[in-house]
Amino acid sequence: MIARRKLLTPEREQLILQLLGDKGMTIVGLSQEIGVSEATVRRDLDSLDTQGKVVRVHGGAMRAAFPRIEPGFSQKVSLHAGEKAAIASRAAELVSDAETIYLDGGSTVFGLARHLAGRQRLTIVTNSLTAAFELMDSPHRLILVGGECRPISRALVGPLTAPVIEMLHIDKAFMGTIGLTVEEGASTTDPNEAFTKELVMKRATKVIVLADSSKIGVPAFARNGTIADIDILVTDRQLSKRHRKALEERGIEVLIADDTQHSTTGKAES
Amino acid sequence: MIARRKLLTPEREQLILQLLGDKGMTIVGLSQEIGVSEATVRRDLDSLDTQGKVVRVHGGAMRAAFPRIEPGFSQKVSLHAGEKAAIASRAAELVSDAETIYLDGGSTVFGLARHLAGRQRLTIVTNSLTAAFELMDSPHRLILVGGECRPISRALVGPLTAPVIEMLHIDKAFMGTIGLTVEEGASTTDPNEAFTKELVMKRATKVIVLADSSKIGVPAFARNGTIADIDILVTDRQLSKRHRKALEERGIEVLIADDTQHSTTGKAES
DNA sequence: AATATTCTTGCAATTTCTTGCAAAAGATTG
DNA sequence: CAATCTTTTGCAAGAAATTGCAAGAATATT
Repeated sequence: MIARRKLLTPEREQLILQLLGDKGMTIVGLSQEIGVSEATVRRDLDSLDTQGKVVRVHGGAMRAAFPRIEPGFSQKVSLHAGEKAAIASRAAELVSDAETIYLDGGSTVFGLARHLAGRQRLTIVTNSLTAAFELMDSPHRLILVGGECRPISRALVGPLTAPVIEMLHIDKAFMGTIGLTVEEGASTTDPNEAFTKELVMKRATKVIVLADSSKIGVPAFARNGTIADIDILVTDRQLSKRHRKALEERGIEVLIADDTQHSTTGKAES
Repeated sequence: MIARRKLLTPEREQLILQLLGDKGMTIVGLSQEIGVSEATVRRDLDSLDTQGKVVRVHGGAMRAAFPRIEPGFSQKVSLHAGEKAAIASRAAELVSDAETIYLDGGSTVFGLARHLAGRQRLTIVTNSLTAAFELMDSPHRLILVGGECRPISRALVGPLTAPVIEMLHIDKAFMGTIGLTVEEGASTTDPNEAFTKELVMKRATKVIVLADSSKIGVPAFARNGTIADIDILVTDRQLSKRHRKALEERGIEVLIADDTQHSTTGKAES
């Protein structure tokens, strides 16, 4: 048994999440660890299940699927900090004054927001809450697409994003991705997120995908658009020649970010 | 027991905050530590809850359920802790489980976000980036209206907000305002902001306006809706009888927030 | 198909909450 | 200084919520 003092209901639920970690546990196990009856554990798990924080299975529970597959936002920022900063910096060079650009959710694209201070009179459309907070006090015009907030990526996704996106003209869309293959195009973990991504990619004049080389050749669960929707890929120098050749044969312009000047730059924070 | 001499109410509340730390404690535990009856601890916790400093749960209390990431916002809010917190707290009582509510921009309404921890399965629609930031990691379903960000209020306003709002059904809309008169209804400074406010007020089943008494009787530049659009007004006890009577004659239910904890303190913070 | 878990449901025991009230402490007034 | 009023605190009874238990139903395992 772990807890010595009596726990309040929210504390117990928090403890359950900690005990679960990224694996699963049985009702009996949780009951013994926490020191309450199995009935109470069941009630707590049901509550956590309706909150979407765990998945209830016969005999126990496990952490919800998405958080496992997709690392949390703050983790992701620091994962390949060097490459990402370099990619964001290189992508920023593609932005001209007075353009309308779209910033997708995702940590790589987020880095781009930091590099827009030098530009003027931009109209920035985004579905990323994190980017919105960064740009909130900038001199640029900031427009958010509406929609449901997906907590893990802190992005607005789903059908509700459609009306705003369809009402706007976007010059350049900067997209993040979980996976990118020549056969399937870009893909991500969440279907709702894929829906919004695809919508933007269909409507933007130029689609620019930002992805470090670890994403290339790896498919994820939900496809968004096809490889033909992508105009430019900005990635790092680790990209294999084979992948580069295949992408360029499909008409994609591949830009390699030079990370030498960014490799030791201060760590990124959310 | 910690305290040897008798403590004044504010001292006791301070001690409770110290004892809580970042964990939770039971009423019984606090009662024994401080050396006062459980009834007194309950009263103190209720007071701290309306101030937004702790979250009350069955059996005890714990520090704010939603992890506050940036101290900047919360400080700004706690600056106006007096009437606004009491109004927000009173308004929170109007929210039931599983409802769809709308949170307008503005600091008074923002305080409401803090008090939604006890509710379950809410769908929260908002145009406030600040509120979105606060609610991002909450268990509730969060939906943002799209649109252009108005930097001063950090709210999404203008015509682009229309499609999302028109697509949703809202049970209760909690609106802030700059001015409110019986003749002109609610009004604000920015026409774009007024546009979005009016849209929400026309569509919500119940419109609840949160405004401290200094706003009542004062008109602002841009009207949004009429007095007939408002169902409930939540304000503080400073509201003059004359205004109250006039409002109630128009069919508005007037709720007075009870901010008892400020009656003894000499200086009032704005 | 038989057996063993686990789940659901209803209920009882316990704890906690609310409310009203009275005593104690503090402030105010004549 | 005494008398009165206000505020705070503690107590208690009924209401409400939480927790644990147990029996029958549902599901998994052998």
